[in-house]
Amino acid sequence: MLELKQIRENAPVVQELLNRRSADTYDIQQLLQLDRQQRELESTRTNLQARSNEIGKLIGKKMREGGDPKEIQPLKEEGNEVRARLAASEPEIKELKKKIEELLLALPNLPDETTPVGKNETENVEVRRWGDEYVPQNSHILPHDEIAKKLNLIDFERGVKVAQSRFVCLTGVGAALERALISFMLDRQIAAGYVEVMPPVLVNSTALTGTGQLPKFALDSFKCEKEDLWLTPTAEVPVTNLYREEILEASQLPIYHCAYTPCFRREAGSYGKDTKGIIRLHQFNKVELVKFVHPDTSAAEHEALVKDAEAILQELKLPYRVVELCSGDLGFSAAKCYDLEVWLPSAGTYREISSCSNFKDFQARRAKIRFKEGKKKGTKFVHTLNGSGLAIGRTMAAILENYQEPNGKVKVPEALQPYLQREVL
RNA sequence: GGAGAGGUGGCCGAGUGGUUGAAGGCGCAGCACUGGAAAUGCUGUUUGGCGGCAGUCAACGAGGGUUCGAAUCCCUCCCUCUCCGCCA
Repeated sequence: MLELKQIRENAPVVQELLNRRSADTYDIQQLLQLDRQQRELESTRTNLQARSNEIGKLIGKKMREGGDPKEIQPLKEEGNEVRARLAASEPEIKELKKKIEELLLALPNLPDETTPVGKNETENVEVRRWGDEYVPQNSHILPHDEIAKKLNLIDFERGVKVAQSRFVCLTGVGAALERALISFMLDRQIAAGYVEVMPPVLVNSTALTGTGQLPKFALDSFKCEKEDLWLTPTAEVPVTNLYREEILEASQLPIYHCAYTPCFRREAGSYGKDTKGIIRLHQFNKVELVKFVHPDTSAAEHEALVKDAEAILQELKLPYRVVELCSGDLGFSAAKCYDLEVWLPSAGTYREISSCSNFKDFQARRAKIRFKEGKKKGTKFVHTLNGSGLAIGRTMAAILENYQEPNGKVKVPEALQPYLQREVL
């Protein structure tokens, strides 16, 4: 959420930054108009309230002193009158506040000044590449889904049978590989200083609003019919919301968490895309990194977070590149974002395997995650960041292709061998 | 699912209509005392909106009602805890 004050005082700048997003158009004029109305009514209301309080105190005092009822009666009458005016103004103020809140929640974050300006993903900027030397020279690499079938790692048909399309069932070594990847990634990030958490994977709508999935993206998540609970689309939601409505002590920062969770997404609007394989499923596993940091350090923390995610790919010796998203491709809540894209030989392209975002105070403001600096009065919003470290299924896909031998076998990355207790799948 | 209890400041806990944003205690911070500390004493210690930074308004789970006035009375909802049942 953006700060209303900032919008009010820097309207042209805010509008210009919003325009850089280009996916949608956002007009802040209506918001500013409602804000003006609301503030005017509010100041009148405050004055009336003050008078009402005054009358109340006066009556109380007179009554305690055993005052004359005749003296009190006119005060009561004025009180009634003030009260009536107050009651009359309230619905409009409430309505305005509600509308303002709605508009505010629907506005995306402002792109960071350093985020490259661009219309869409074609204008994203490649920052660096790693691991060219690990790109397989084998020209007959089967797509990950085909090799997975051949090696009995994934049962696609039965996954669909028990759920629906875009669900799979991992089997045998396939399941073990998934589990090994989860453990490997968690262990690596725990060693780097992230504290593991295993949060609920059903989350309420307040939590989803806190991180920015609601209200705009309700159709992207699965919702329970009877409760106010949703299947979490990413561990970002439960983990970031762990500290919702809390005031932390500055000395507690930074807080680093890593979490393994299954993730559930409806993949609305992506019909026909990636229908084969395990690149785009309704349910997938992911290890997530989440940071809560002091605003002064968030840019540096962001770079460090990307490095932590990259380390997984490097240790697995998977070729990848780092892409900085341009303003037009930025997610709703992000101010700045790097995607890690892993090399998929069968497609001859890089595919997103991690997305590392700095949300600055956008989520913190929605979720009311604040901190206090010692004796200093007042609170500030923390900065939140997160990134996949990494998406497990896509990592498996990358391994199945990049580690494929001409004889059709798939080697196990060295870093994973201790976890899987084998060298070949 | 059945029965009961309860939601007040960082925590415990008082408060059942009138200077109560909230007693008291704990904790925490500052000062005093001390060679230093403990103990003790004093002072301070929620958050948000508006602001000419003097103030002022709001908030005692949430929403509504009664009243000149509600943490306190009434209604609705939510949540937590305990016991029983069921269950990984």
